[in-house]
Amino acid sequence: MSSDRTRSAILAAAERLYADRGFGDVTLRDIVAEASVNLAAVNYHFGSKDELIAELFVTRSLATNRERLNELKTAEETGGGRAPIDAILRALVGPTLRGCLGPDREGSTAARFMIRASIESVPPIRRIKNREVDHLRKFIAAMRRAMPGRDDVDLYWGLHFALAMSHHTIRENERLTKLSEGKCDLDDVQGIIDRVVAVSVMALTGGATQARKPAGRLAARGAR
Amino acid sequence: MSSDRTRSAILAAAERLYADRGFGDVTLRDIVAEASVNLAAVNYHFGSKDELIAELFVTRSLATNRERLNELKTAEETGGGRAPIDAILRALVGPTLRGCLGPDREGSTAARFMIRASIESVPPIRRIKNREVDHLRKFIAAMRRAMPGRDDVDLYWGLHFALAMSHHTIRENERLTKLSEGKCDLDDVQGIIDRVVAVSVMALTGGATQARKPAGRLAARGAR
DNA sequence: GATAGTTTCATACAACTGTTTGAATTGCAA
DNA sequence: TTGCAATTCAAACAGTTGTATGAAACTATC
Repeated sequence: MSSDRTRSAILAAAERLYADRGFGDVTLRDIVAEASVNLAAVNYHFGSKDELIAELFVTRSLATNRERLNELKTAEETGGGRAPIDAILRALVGPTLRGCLGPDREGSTAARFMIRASIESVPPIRRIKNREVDHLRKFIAAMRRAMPGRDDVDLYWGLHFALAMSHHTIRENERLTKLSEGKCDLDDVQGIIDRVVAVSVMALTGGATQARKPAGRLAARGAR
Repeated sequence: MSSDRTRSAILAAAERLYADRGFGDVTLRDIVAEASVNLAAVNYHFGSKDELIAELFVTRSLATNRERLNELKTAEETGGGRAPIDAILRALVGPTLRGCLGPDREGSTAARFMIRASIESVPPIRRIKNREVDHLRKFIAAMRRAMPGRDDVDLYWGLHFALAMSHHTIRENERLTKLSEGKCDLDDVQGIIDRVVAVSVMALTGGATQARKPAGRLAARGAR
């Protein structure tokens, strides 16, 4: 209890440095200098560098997952145990996008850290992400309730594509800004969420009805 | 000219090791051991470790871009200078997906290397990827011809989402397999391309017609 | 076959990494 | 105040990293 100051100073300094410069070139010595604590304090309080990184990521990650499940629960209660598909998807991608994008994505350390964690894939973070599957299954279950009859495979792909658009927008937000010469407004988080959800809903309900012939007539044309 | 053997032995060994174990924990000493050449040979032939990685990535990357542009050209010629939107998207995501996925994605070194390069984001590779914007503009131009009238912002988002689904499928192919318990067939590349293209086309043509109100009625509901 | 240029090689370098150690200091309870 | 545990600290450790060096081996040209 007494040395919480050191512990949290390390956590704050590490998150800030990792957010700014990436995991690749931030050393423990950089962190302890920023936090004004002794080098050995990291191993004393966290055991190892990797465990420090893991704790940073787990904290933010759990918060996001909690938010997701809260929104899902709210949506299901509102719908009498059966949330509409767009609300489910909104609960899935909303918290992540709000957490990482938005006008203060340059200002919020947490946001920049999560973006960094999404771009660079360092072992301790990868380990944690691999446990995310169980969490996602809850959304698959909700989607199954929202769209009975729909082939599971389509649900998996729908969820996968929703996460794809969400994560890729976070990862490549700078490149999209550059490509579009600023025309795509990455500060309009609500608009982005709307877009991602709308496309995901179309992916789940639109054209591709059969599991075996996912693309229909349209996509059968074209090169090769 | 005489010592091409050493040069290409290094390239082959490096690609194989990076593909298998990632950029993080493969050292120059690992590479020269695998290639049975002297340690100094890397710096002699490539200048530095980063330049070796860059050369590996540039080679594969240029090949993919060439394929993309070829398919785009073919599609435009077939359509008399105006390729249909789905063919354009197919030219965009097809080569990448075919290059990284497919039944032999465990067998092909090049495929595994490109997957690795897509997951880990190491400085020399990031630098190259940042130059990709010019290449993408050609596809934006083609899309503009295919869908006159359509707001540029929608085109940017459409292209962005197409790349999102394509890259995320490559990056997370193992997780999707795990989540879906094998029900999503990552070996069926053509089926995946069809799905990605179909959803991208819907994103570009479906519901979201106005630039200002991208999500339409449907997405306006839901949590928050 | 001597020469000049290229390529290979063993070795050293210099810097940096996360982690450990054991002593000093602090804070709190008796 | 004494005693004990928790915390901090400076220092060193042990290992690894990419790169540089200068001599040796090779290759092709004249």
